[in-house]
Amino acid sequence: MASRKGTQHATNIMEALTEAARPLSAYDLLDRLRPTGVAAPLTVYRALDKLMASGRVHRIESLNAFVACRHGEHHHDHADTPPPRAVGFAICDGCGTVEEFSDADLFAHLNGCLAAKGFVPRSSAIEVHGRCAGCVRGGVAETQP
Amino acid sequence: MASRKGTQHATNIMEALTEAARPLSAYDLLDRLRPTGVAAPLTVYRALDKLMASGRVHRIESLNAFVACRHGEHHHDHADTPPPRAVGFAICDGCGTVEEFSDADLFAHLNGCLAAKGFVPRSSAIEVHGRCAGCVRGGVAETQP
DNA sequence: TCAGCTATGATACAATATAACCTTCGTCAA
DNA sequence: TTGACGAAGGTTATATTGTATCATAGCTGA
Ligand SMILES: [Zn+2]
Ligand SMILES: [Zn+2]
Ligand SMILES: [Zn+2]
Ligand SMILES: [Zn+2]
Repeated sequence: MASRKGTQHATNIMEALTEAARPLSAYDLLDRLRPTGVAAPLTVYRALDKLMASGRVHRIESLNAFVACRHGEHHHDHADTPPPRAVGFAICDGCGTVEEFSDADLFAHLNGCLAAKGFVPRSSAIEVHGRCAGCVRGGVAETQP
Repeated sequence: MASRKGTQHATNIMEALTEAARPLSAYDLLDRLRPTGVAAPLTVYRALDKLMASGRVHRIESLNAFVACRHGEHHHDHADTPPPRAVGFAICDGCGTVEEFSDADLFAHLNGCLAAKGFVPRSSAIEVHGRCAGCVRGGVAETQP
């Protein structure tokens, strides 16, 4: 069956991302999916596109990498109603972990700033690099970009 | 003098970015600097690194491209005091223009969200894609990624 | 059945970014 | 003066990330 493979790829990608618990690049994912028969980058990118459209995966622009959504609130099973992605990421440059957060006030404020210019937002990326609480306490130096 | 070339490259890059009035990729810049003798990507990236360190250029992560700062407030001539880069970008997917904005309340709020987790921020990227006022009025379709 | 549509796969390629190495030039002390 | 030293810049090659293109397979509806 044609569409069965696609959903299987998506499932495998979700598993890899969830297990990694940190951002993985498309090529990291390709390497992990190779044993399941995936050979081409495009296969990974196509599956990621669908997962992002349904809100189960987020792209971290500043890392060119992808994380599984930890949130669950903005998931949609119907692809015709894309999620707003009103969400931000705190990226630790010490240990590489990414924490997803969502703050209604923050996004209301952001939308206010944009509305004042007449700008109509469609998707936003809020990515803060720094050090997580654990790395600050432990004095871990920056090992990630 | 050794450093004269470097500053000349930086000056040329600033001119190209300012004139373009929209984001340019490193390779766009390389093409424009070729007549001045620049032949390698690394030259462009090194000059961009310095310009970003002094706050005169910002990188748009979601486009892998660079814009001249339109702001001026966070410039530093002394490279030992890097700017905070508390700044966001409204990126029009219709006409490709990027508008830089900075809102103290917004960043205070963001810092509050992060402080609640014990996260210590270092640099932030706020990039909103959508349509600028002009494109909304004109009904311009999305031609940019 | 059969033309049209979509999903997938395979190959090649484009675009973005960095590594490794070397030359040059300024600096400064012997 | 001069030679060691280090920072800056150039050259080449390569790594990483992302697409274009075309062929095929399988569904769908007339
Ligand atoms: Zn999420
Ligand atoms: Zn950490
Ligand atoms: Zn600026
Ligand atoms: Zn516009």
